[in-house]
Amino acid sequence: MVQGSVRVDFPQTYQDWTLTDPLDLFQAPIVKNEANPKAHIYRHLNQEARGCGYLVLWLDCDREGENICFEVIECTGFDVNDTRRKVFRARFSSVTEKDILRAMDNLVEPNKDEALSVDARQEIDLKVGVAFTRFQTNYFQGKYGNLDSRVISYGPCQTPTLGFCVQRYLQISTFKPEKFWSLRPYILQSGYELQLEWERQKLFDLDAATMFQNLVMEDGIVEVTDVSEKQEVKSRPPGLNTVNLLKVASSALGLGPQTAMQIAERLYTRGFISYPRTESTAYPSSFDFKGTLGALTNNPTWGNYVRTLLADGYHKPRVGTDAGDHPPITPMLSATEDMLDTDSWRLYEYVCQHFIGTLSPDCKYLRTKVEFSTGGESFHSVGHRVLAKGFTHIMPWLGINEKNLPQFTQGEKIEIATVELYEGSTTPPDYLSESELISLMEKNGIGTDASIPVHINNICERNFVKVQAGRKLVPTALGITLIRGYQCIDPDLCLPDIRSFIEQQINLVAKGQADHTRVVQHVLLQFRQKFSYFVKQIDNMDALFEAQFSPVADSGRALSKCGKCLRYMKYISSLPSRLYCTTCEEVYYLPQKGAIKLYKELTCPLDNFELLICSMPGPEGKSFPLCPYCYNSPPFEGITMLFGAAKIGGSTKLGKGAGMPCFLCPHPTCQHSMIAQGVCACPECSGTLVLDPISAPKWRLHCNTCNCLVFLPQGAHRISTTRDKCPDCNSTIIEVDFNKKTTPLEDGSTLYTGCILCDEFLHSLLEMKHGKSFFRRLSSRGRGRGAGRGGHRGRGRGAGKYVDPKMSFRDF
DNA sequence: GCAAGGTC
Repeated sequence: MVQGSVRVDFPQTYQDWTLTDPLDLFQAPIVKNEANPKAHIYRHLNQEARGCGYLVLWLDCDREGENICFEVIECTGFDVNDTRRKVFRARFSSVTEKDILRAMDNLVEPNKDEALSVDARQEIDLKVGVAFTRFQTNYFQGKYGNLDSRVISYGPCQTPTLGFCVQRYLQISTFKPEKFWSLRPYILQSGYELQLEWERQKLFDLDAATMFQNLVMEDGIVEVTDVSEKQEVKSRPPGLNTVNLLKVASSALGLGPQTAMQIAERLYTRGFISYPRTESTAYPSSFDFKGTLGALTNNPTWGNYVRTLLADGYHKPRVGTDAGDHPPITPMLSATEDMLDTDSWRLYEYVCQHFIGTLSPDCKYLRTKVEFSTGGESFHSVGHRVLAKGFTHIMPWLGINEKNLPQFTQGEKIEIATVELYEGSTTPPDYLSESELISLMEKNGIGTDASIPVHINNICERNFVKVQAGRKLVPTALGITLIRGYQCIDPDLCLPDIRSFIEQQINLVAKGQADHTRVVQHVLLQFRQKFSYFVKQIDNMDALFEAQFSPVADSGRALSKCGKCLRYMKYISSLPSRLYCTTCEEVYYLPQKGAIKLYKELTCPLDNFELLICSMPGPEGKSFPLCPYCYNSPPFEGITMLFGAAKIGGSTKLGKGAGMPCFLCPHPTCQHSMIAQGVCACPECSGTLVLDPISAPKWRLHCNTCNCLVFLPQGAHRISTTRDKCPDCNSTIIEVDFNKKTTPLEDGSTLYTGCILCDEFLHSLLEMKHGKSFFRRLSSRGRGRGAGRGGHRGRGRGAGKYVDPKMSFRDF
């Protein structure tokens, strides 16, 4: 319940990318914050612990769990050394009555070393990842215009993950096909034509292959040298763990790991399957197979099979591996296809099939091998005959392909019909499939069941790889260039060993064999040296970038004029989208979502930059003007609310792509400012409703802070704000110029002026819409909405000199 | 804007 509630990060002073040298991050302090301060988990646990004499910690019995134990101890105010208020740790391997009681009878102390090893990993991962990421991003993003990635990230898990994809790409691109030849004699036996397999398989020398062909053809007769039969077993699977579920989801169901996990989580929270994050393939000894199978007996899809299985006696599952975390993934409830959406059903179906498969008999088949000899060469033919389908009944795609061979007897001589000299060519491997990547990550200890999907998703989101049809991972130019860059500066940086190195170091801490602080210092020192070397050698990587990407100055298309040099600036639409002034060599970041275009060649009165219009996607996306210069450097003091910024405790911070559009600008006379375009307070938040200047003919107001949307009279020719205020509520009086043909005014006139809140006619034409909820106000005007607004619309900015009118639709 | 690990 408290897992993941604490987050480790750098203090505020290290958060500014431009002011912090990434090298300093290695020695920087780190802080632990509540990941979700609103949840008040710390306060809650603290209150719960008041007056308690014992603290018994029931968390996952792994290192992460041990680490969280100490987080809990800290917020509860307990102390492991206090003899009066004792702290205990419950160690359990499953959540069954027997196990819980046994854990309660055998309480132990929490393991500080294991907890510290997690602290160590967190600090190392944070510092190494963030230092490299910030440096790379700063260095390359400012230099090249078409990188098309918001952040050029580095991480000890994601980078080796990318490395696997690029390694395969390089194998493919450097592959040289080779011709080969193979002998394929055909014989007729009992009316069947049969192609014999050559013991040598293939030869890369045509002369040699031709020689063997001649020998066989000259002989013309094959002799059966041996006929053998052997019963083979294809084992039923062990229990299903996360990684195997993800591999099947990707390769057989076409669902990416991220999607598959989301679906699995929903199936879990809805009670259909057990906890979907587990490494274990072994069922706990206490597992209730009968009960779990029993739940499926009435299922229309598997009911019959399950009932037979229960009647005949199900098989003990294979041993599997017990990682000590959670039981394998199994069904919990019976579901039918109509209860779930398509993909949920397919995933659930697999979980059921796999579970039933683990309790089914093995598949048994007879393997017949016939060996032949001719012209001094050996050939063979293999046939399969299924004796018992076993689990392949319920998992048919794993079934044995039957191949019947005609009868042969040892010593039998058969005439050869033809001898084909097959000419083939070696082919490169295909791009790495997602399923293969998951296997490689698991094998190399990159990520965990829960984080593997995240790492794969990361390298996709950062535009390092693309998922192609059939869920193959194709690295992009950026991904390839990065890995080639590491390979030429310091190959360690992208090899999987980097993870195992960290893992092995923190293992020493966990086992109490090394001091936490010393290990962290030691590892960080090594990475700091690697980092310094990387920075020193970055020219080598840059040479690869230069060959692949265009400099920022050559990118993009002319869009709007710079206010300083009055020349056109280039618009770079690839992320992060920005304007670049070639003359001033300045970059102006833009909102990272939405379409950008020139706003009628209008200019900002403060700096003379041409204004742009940003239109957010979707029918309800707002559109608004912005000045590229003001957006990046708000011209007035005390602008705390920015557009497109991460919210941190009520206010926001400037980052790439976050800024001040005109609808947040307090300029007193500019016609585009919040002062001129603001109409009234937002009914939903503390923001201001501003006129969307290009929303014709679906005129609307949108809030400059939240996503509240109010539709004005539709189809009007023009709607604009005036300089007048409503004497009753101090909202801005708006002027509507209705369309001549559709005007609702009785006398057929088109011009109407009024307050959208107090004027009954205008108010009746409003529709309010925000988020998904929607309502229409029908009733009459209200009275006594708020006091005056001190002559200003908008609020809160400029050191609180504006009065909050607290006036809204809500208060009617 | 940044890592990897949890999780709902």
